[in-house]
Amino acid sequence: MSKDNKTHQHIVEAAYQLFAEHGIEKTSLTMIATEVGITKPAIYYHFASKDALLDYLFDQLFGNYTFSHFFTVTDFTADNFTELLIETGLKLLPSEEEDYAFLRVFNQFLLSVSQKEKYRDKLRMMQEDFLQGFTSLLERGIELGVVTPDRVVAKAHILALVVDNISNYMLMGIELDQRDIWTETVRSVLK
Amino acid sequence: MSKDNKTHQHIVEAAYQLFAEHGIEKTSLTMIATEVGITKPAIYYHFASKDALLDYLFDQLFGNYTFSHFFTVTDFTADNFTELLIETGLKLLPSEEEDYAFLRVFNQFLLSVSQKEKYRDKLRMMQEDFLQGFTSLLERGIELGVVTPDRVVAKAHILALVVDNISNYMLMGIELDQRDIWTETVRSVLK
Amino acid sequence: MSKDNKTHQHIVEAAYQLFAEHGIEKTSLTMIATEVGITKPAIYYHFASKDALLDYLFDQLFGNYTFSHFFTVTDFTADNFTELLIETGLKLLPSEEEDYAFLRVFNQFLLSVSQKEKYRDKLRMMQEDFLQGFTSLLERGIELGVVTPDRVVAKAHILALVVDNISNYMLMGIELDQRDIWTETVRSVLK
Amino acid sequence: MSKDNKTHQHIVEAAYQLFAEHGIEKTSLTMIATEVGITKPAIYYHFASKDALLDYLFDQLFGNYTFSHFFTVTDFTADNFTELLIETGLKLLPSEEEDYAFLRVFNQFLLSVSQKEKYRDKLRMMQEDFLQGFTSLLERGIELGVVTPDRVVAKAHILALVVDNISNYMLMGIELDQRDIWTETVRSVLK
DNA sequence: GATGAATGAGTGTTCATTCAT
DNA sequence: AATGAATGAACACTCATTCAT
Repeated sequence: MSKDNKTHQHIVEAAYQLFAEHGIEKTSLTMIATEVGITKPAIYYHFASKDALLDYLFDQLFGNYTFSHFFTVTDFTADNFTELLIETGLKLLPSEEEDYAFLRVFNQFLLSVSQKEKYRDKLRMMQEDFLQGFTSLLERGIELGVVTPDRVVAKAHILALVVDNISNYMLMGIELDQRDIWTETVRSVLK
Repeated sequence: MSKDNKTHQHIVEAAYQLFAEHGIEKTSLTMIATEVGITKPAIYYHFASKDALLDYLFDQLFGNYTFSHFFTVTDFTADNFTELLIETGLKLLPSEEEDYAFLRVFNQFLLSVSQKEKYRDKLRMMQEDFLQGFTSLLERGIELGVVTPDRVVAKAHILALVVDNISNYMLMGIELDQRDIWTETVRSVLK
Repeated sequence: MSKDNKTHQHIVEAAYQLFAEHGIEKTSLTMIATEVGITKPAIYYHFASKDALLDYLFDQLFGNYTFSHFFTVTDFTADNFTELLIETGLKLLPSEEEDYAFLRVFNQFLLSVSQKEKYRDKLRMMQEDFLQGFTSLLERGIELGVVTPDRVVAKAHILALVVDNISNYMLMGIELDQRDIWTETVRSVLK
Repeated sequence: MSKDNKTHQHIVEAAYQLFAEHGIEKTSLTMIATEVGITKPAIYYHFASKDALLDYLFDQLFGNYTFSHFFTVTDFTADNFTELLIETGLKLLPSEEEDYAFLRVFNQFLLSVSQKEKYRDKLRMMQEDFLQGFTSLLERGIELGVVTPDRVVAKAHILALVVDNISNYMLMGIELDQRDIWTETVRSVLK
């Protein structure tokens, strides 16, 4: 298949790395081509335009960045609810350099490109998916009797906002004790 | 003083509005000059470079965006602690179009420009100021006997992360019940 | 024979249609290849270059666009001279969409490509062939006694210039009563 | 005035010459800039785009290329009608190298650019102006009693088509006795 | 204080062409 | 007989910046 193509994937990876390092706007096709070791027009053989490359990268990166990709609601029981919530949440947080690159590009899309409605909409849907996911999870907690049945939405949103923003702060180079904060957030919210 | 100069301030304001609308990278000096009603080189009379204009705008915008500008720790008493924390926190959140412009530019700096160490450092210091501010405030709460004296730092960080991220989400066009979420955050954290 | 080849002819026809529609300069090999349903390099199997394709198309199109292809001088008699001249001349004028495509490409060659001496020469020879053809025809008219034997060349050239330019005007979308004009031209010239 | 500007006019003239020599499509801004002795972006100081330059040149060139610019109908009398028609018509024909450049650019617009509706429409109107102009002139001839009052439109069109096409043929390098042809056309048509 | 004129470096994009397979 | 992959050269256009006036 053409998508298995070496150069094709090479371009995507180079773009990804350069976007993380210099930002999307400041990464030119020349830079990408140089990084891959080809000439600029060669990129056009694989992608119709810079925008098409962006689209492809966006989908490949965030295609399965969904709440349900991390949280399997049915795994949660009365016994493991708090613990599992803490542990799974931590997986959303960056720990290795690789994660930071991902977050950097994510944030690049969030801002540099969010002027474009197309991405803006997709990104908003991703964030709303997490807001809704945490709400569903807490509702399950209520069924299981481990979450008090009041202010569910506000609680869910707190969880989503905290886990998301820890990443942003760490991205800025601010050292947070992410495990501590997340654990305390879960405990506070679940009472 | 030359800084009182009308055109000088005119340029800064036009830049601010255009940055909010189109992003920093996509706002050219031509656009700014046109908006102000002068020619491009005239900007160079007032600012040595586009970067210098950025610097000036940054300082003017965020110069007093500090924790202590919003929160006067000595105003907090045992009686008003929770209420005052809630009400003051809400002032940090966007309610009018004016606030959104501010946030948009703030975020533009946060990402489009945070590749430059200079801004990155300043922005990190601002965020750390709020993290530290909330910590000090909670410590005052402990003194006042209205906050339990454990996990203070984690609690403070939750407050900072939530209030900050509500803005981000609203900026993306996600409708959150900001009062509800912030109230619940304060209540959960203060027990 | 390789020239009977289906794809070969397919390419020529696609080129012809696209030249008529978009002009020669603005028709790329990619467009032609797409239209034919092959890939760009495949064209190079059939033609050494875009220029070679142009050459081939030129010859195929205009190979028998000669005066004698339309006018058989020996068919003209004293009795039918005027009528036959009128009727045959009308066949040179565009009446169907098909004719317009031909004229459009002809004109494309006439200008877009006439910077190249090769085509310029061939096109000039075609036009001179018609000038000469009409002259011969009028000379036959003199022999037959239906044309007055003075200013033959000028008269012949008037015929050639009018019949040729009616096409150009119609190509521009100017509606002319071609039959009327041509009939009047023939009558005026033959006295 | 800024339009008196040396460079501005320099650019227009260089463009004009290069369009005549190489065609509009094949003349790049780089070529024009080189010819003028400036850099490419300098052109953008004077013209918003290549299209804007084309527009300007078009208007400057053909702005007063109208029938009434050459023919003053009221000058025509019964005594001078034929002679004046012949002499004025000859002024429409190219005699010096300068005229050829004009015609070459005219034809470039006629074809290379007539894909663009804007120019197509203007050019058509110019041609229709001449068709109508000759018709008005012949009607005056009828009033004066020097033109027979039948088939006026066809006669007028013959005049327009011939005078126009003589130019085209000479442009192709075909040597025509333009005075002879035009004289004979006028005589034939006026009977 | 500000302008007209210009520049060097760069952008994304297109094109005819090549060549190994 | 045709393709996938790539290239060099070009193109229109934009930008921050400079400088004489």
